[in-house]
Amino acid sequence: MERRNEISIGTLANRTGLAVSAIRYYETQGLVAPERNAGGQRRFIRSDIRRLSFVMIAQKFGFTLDRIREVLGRLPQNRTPNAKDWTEISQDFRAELDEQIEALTRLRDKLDGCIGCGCLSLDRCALYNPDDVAAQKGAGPRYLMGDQATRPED
Amino acid sequence: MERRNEISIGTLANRTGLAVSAIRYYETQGLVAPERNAGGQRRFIRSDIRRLSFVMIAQKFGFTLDRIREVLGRLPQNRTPNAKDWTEISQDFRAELDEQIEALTRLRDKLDGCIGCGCLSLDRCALYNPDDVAAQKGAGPRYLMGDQATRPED
DNA sequence: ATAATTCCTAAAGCTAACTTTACCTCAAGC
DNA sequence: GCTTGAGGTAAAGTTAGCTTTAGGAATTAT
Repeated sequence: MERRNEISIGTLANRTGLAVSAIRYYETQGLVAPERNAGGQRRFIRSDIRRLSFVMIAQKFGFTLDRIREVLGRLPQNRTPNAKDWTEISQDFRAELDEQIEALTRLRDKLDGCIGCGCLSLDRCALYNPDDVAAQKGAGPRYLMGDQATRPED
Repeated sequence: MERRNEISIGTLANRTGLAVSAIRYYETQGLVAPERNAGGQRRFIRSDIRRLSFVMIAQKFGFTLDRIREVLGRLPQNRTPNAKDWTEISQDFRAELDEQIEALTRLRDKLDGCIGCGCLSLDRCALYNPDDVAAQKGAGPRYLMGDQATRPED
């Protein structure tokens, strides 16, 4: 039986639209920390619905699970987060989002300059400056361009 | 020996800043198609420097290699692409970029509404509408939120 | 009481975009 | 002419974010 304020993983999955396997995965990543009942099954609490909803929204914005875990860490540990708590972390969030949008916009404007000059070659091209759009994902080092450029005519 | 307009993979790597292994990988993905010399070594042409530069820039903007391959397909096959060719595909590119920025901005505005109401729960929340920020990457289905939501008080 | 669900864990698989490793060949320098 | 560096291939490894599979155990429904 599901007691008031205790929900099973299946119910949580239905309420959030997440797959059960995704929720289990999120637990391994420290995004939720359900208790267990006598039989070893996960027992979530109702506020976990909002917590996972936040995770999903944050992902839409392009944040990684690592980053989301950090942000969630700012919620109070000793009590169930209330609306004000969520509002606060959403605001921090918004600031980061604004930066992302600006970085992308700056990059676009540089592209405009390059469309004008038709360059798209190494040297001189503003697009080769690495100081934009932080999030490099995937494995391995990403080499930044422009450093060994020599012959501008290619 | 490296004849005028024929360059080795190592030279190309130096000129673009890419790793040799990355260039080989790009070949498997159909982003460059070097010829081979008698000994079986790849011989690129100078315009491949610009081609790969374009790939790197496009990646900065968040395009996938698949998408980049499509765009590169619009370049003329029968001759070396000139500045005008590059300008044209850069412009298409810019249009997509604009859309991305707008989608992100719309999403941010929705977040503003949600900061106001402090909701962040299923139902009613504008953030749960799936019609934004196209690029879902990674494997498997991504479940879209909001469909089974029932109890708004969580 | 028994069948049908739901849940559990551990391990392997998948995609993107590469890198690393292992092992072999070609090309350049002295 | 031989050593060394640059190149080549194929296969496996890496990260993120999950899903799938396999094989049990706990719940729920009848």
